[in-house]
Amino acid sequence: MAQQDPLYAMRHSLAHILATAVQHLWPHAKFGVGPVVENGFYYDVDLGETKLSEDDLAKVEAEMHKVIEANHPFEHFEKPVDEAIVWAKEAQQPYKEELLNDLKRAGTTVAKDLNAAELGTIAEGDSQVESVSFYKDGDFTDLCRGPHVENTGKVGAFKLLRVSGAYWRGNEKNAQMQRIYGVAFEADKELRQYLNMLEEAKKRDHRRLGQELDLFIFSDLVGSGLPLFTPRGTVLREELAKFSNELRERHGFQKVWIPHMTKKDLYEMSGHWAKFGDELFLVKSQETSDELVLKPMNCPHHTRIYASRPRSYRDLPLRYLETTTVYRDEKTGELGGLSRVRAITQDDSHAFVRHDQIETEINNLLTAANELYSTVGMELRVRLSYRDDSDAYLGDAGLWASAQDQLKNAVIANELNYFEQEGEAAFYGPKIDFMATDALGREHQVATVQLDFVMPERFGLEYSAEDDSQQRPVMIHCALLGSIERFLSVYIEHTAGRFPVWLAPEQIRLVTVNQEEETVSFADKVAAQAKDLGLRVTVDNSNESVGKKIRAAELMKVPYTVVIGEKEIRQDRLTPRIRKDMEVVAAHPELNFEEFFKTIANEAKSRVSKSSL
RNA sequence: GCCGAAGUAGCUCAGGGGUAGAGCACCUCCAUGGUAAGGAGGGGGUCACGGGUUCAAAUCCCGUCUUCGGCUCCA
Repeated sequence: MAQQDPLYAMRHSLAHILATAVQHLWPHAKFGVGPVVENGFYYDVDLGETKLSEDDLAKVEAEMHKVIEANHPFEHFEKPVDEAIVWAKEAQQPYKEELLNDLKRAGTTVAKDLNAAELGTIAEGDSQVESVSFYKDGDFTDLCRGPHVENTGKVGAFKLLRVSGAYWRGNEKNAQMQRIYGVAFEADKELRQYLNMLEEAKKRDHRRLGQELDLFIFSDLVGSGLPLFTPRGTVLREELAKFSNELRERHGFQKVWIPHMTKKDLYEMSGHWAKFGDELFLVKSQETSDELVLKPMNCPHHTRIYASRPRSYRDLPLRYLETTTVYRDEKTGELGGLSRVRAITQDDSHAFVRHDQIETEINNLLTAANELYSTVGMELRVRLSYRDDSDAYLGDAGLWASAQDQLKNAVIANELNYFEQEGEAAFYGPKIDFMATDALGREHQVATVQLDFVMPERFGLEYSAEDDSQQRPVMIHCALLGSIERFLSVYIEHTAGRFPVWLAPEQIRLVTVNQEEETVSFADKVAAQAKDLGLRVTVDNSNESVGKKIRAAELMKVPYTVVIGEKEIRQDRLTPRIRKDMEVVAAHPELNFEEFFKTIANEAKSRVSKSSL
């Protein structure tokens, strides 16, 4: 949000008022930073032994309201940096003192390297920082860039939402402070709308829908971050993977298969061991002295298939495709639902290409990604993820620059909406990362295309060129869904579990009006017809009222429900009940079962999201 | 891994030092039904796990596991 925005000043002022309230309640509080964030603000505080819980938020809010009612003016003034340091010492604010000292030492060059949170206290300017900015409301003075509103009464509607831990300056080696989060809007109405939106988001939470729609489970006995997929959830996984594969098979990708464990030597050679060694699962043989690891990625295995025989320039591109699970020992606190798991299924592919083939190959993959995301109805934009000048990257700097250029050219040629970011590359090469926007406007990282000159080098991959010289291929890594688990977490929330026909675990439910033999056998007979067309159909002939069975189908978000009773049996005519969210493009007044099933089968085959009934 | 919160029936949750509750789901029976809940009855829980305090622990304390909100990290 721009600093000129009136909401910005308001939220910034609220952060200040929050600090004021904390100071009133805990006079020895030490303050970190208190920036404006999306929809609100937070302040990091160090209260020594005192640990805040969510119950304390009401108390803090009440104190904030006192400050607001007092309607103090915000007095703005500046001090030279040295004087500000003296102020921080006297006020016993060590965190502010540290920031000021850093600022004095290196000016804004360093200030810009600090994350956005720190910038909240620093005046923008040229490299020489002369003075810093302060605001005072009544009895509390804070180092702060501002801007603020005129007085504490003019801050609109806010609510403190949560309190959590946060490391000082985002570094886990530093002290952990307590972060108090609030949201703020100009008026009550907007605040209420926002809180309602949060409620909506909660209803769409993929963990909740995963339970309600019977898609996946976790078991304490299996372990954290290790989801188990039910029959319904497995349909989703397989249909998605099938689509992702088809999109690449049409560009010459071939499926391969690799085992899920390997000697660690493979990763010592690839460089992954040095970088991610402590996140690998170790597997010890009880028969031999073998010490294996579960694969955390697939590229090194795939290079072994490439290297298994001499390759000619005529063989390239060589394209391997595999939807397979990798295992990463994520820190426990980072796991959550399907968004972050320890068994991660990637729709992974690796193309081994000559330099002159890079552009075409990347174009094909960008086309595939576009088709996939337009089919699932999500807006895409891409991030060009470049290296920065840290030593976290392998390989020749010249190769990096050329790779980064080629990615950018391909993205521009495909007219993709893009932005560039340094420091987001993989250690072996730059990436095109796809960000998809979901129905609630949230952006998620999904697909990725990565150019890699390093892995072929490390594994000594070669091919014989026309002039019989040995040349090095380039590897292009690609995952269109990213990880199936992560994609599902995003997609379930995007659709609120209302899957299009091609993905719906249960496409048609036949509900019998009664349990008479004639009704049930008719339902079974037409269900068999539907199954012959490859449709996923179930029959609900349970001993319940029709209303109740309709309700059950509705709750499971089944796209088509058909009630079967005397009318249907006698006339071979039906009136399907179409899930409410589905847009109907053609009205069929009278349908028989065969027409109905064929229409649905076509819908599924063409992966359309509308109902063609 | 760190800070904070939590774990009671398949699910959603109430209770809380003195032998465990509701709704839904499940099972049985009655009702044979027409597009979002028909009726009656019944089964089901070592109150996450382990240890401690106590005459007595689901309840209090400690540890472990798991989950949630964040931080950090993300090939």
